[in-house]
Amino acid sequence: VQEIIADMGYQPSALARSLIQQRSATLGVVTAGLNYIGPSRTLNGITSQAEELGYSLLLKELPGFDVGDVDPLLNSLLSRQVDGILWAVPEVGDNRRCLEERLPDLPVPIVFLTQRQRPGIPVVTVDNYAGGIMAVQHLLSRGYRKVGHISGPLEWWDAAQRKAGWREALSRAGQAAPDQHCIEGTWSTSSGYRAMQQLCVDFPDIDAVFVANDQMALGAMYYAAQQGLRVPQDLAFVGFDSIPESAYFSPSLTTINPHQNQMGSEAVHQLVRLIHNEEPEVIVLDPELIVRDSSEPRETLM
Amino acid sequence: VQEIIADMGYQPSALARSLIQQRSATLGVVTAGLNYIGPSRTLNGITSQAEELGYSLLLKELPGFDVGDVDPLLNSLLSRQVDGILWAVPEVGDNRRCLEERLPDLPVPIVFLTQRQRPGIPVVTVDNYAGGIMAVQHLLSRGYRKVGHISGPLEWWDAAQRKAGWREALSRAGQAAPDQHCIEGTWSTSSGYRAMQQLCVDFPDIDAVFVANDQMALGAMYYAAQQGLRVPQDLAFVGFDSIPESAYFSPSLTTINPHQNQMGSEAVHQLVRLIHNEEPEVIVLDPELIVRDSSEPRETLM
DNA sequence: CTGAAAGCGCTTACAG
DNA sequence: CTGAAAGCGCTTACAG
Repeated sequence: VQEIIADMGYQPSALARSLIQQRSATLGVVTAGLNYIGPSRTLNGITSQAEELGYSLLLKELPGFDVGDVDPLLNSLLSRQVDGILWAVPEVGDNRRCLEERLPDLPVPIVFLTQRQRPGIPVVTVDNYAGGIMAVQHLLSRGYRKVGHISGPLEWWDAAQRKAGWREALSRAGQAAPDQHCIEGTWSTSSGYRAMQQLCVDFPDIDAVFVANDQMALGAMYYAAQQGLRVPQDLAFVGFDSIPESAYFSPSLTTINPHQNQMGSEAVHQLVRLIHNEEPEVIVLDPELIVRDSSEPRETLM
Repeated sequence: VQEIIADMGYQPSALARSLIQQRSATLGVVTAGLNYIGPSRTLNGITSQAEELGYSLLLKELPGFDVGDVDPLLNSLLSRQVDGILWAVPEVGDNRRCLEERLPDLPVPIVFLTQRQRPGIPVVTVDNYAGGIMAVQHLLSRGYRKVGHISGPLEWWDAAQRKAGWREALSRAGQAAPDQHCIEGTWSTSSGYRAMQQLCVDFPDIDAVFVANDQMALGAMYYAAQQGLRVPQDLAFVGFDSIPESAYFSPSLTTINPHQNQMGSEAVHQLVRLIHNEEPEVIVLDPELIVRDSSEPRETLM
């Protein structure tokens, strides 16, 4: 009898099983901005880790970063009996506020990625603030003294943190970090180009720039090249994200690797722990400095 | 009574409903290589379009491109009552073979993305072959005469098609396209660098290169710059993919936009049509040439 | 140890 | 038009 069943290609309905068992071996993933490198890499880490642990993924992408009414979204996931939720939406403005009231009576665990730490809420995050400090301290240690900043959109928590890191590192070195030494970009290469143009006006004796992502750094270096500035002799650069291309920029770009991929997989682990009623751990990943030609020591260049 | 129900935050179980209705408003998506730009963009198009049409997505990422045994994968999707399946796995080697036998008795429609057209199988694809021809004809029309090629891994159908386009365009112009004028890369920037190095040895009087993606083009141009070759005076370039950064390469890169995003959304449309028992359409998207500085007309440079 | 019954939370067709 | 019953395909607890 069993053989015949197998031969017929019979497969049990996971749906009926989930209905009975009140669990589905499925995780809900809420994401936004998959066209950006960060969220896309994070999703990458999530998918491979979930696959490995035997969980299916129900994927929801928000149309933008304003979450609006989360109820339909959450209900759609919950009504499909997900065992837990990964909130992989960049924190922009106060787009997490709307979740706050649903949080207490959520029937399944939820893990937040890339977000502000808050008491009692499981978060897996990368330390953008430390990354900013790291980038600027590197430039200072290489002998640069006038370090400007091109930030991401400051509504983004990540961008604000990287900028705060820039300011903190300068302050520790006894330097001021006035607002006109920081220009806000949009993450795009073209915005980096425009920001660099502005920065040259607002901060004429600038000798180094910490740029909040590699793509803007590319645009900024493009502008520098157009102006006949030599990198790093006249202007040094440190980026952020460590996209593979940055090793082949002209010159190759010093950058910070935030390990977003790993953040995704850690978040899946964390969520599965919570599903099994284990204690949450606070997971803060350390970014890593990758030194290349765009920030060569100043002395050797003289 | 209704009010109380609403106040209690009651939500119907989509699971039970699916079980009854034999449909779930959920599409299964099988993908692989999300760290590559193409598959990632395609997924992007899929998510936004699915959201728009009111479908949820069940996402599966293969660990590699060798599909292996598809049965567990398909069963996992089918047992969750997906209404249809999107096969967004790049065609590498004969990794679609294993699907062939399951195809006839699949209880739900399936749409293939980025794949070889085959009779009777609904496919949404971008014309890589036409893109290759377009790239090389552009270089020829700009006065370049010795056009080499850096291909992607030739196991990939897309890479093989782009190379075939290169060969065809040369042949139409009455030129030979010997194999030593084409070096195979891996899609990565570093492989583009190495391929360019090799190409300079194997094809010393080369004056232009069609590179199968923008990232390898970046590596190739990096090598050219290191060798003191001027782009495009000594060596012109055309890339493929149109990543946003390519507008800011030094010099800005002429490239082909394959509209992978749109491919994803078209595929969702197609699948939904099939679910509603409408006739499949053959959808082949035309790539678009984007002209920039790396392929300026040769005459104006002399 | 095996087998029939009850129930997960819905929808649909049918009786009153 | 309203309301109780049957059933989607499973699993689990219980009787034999």
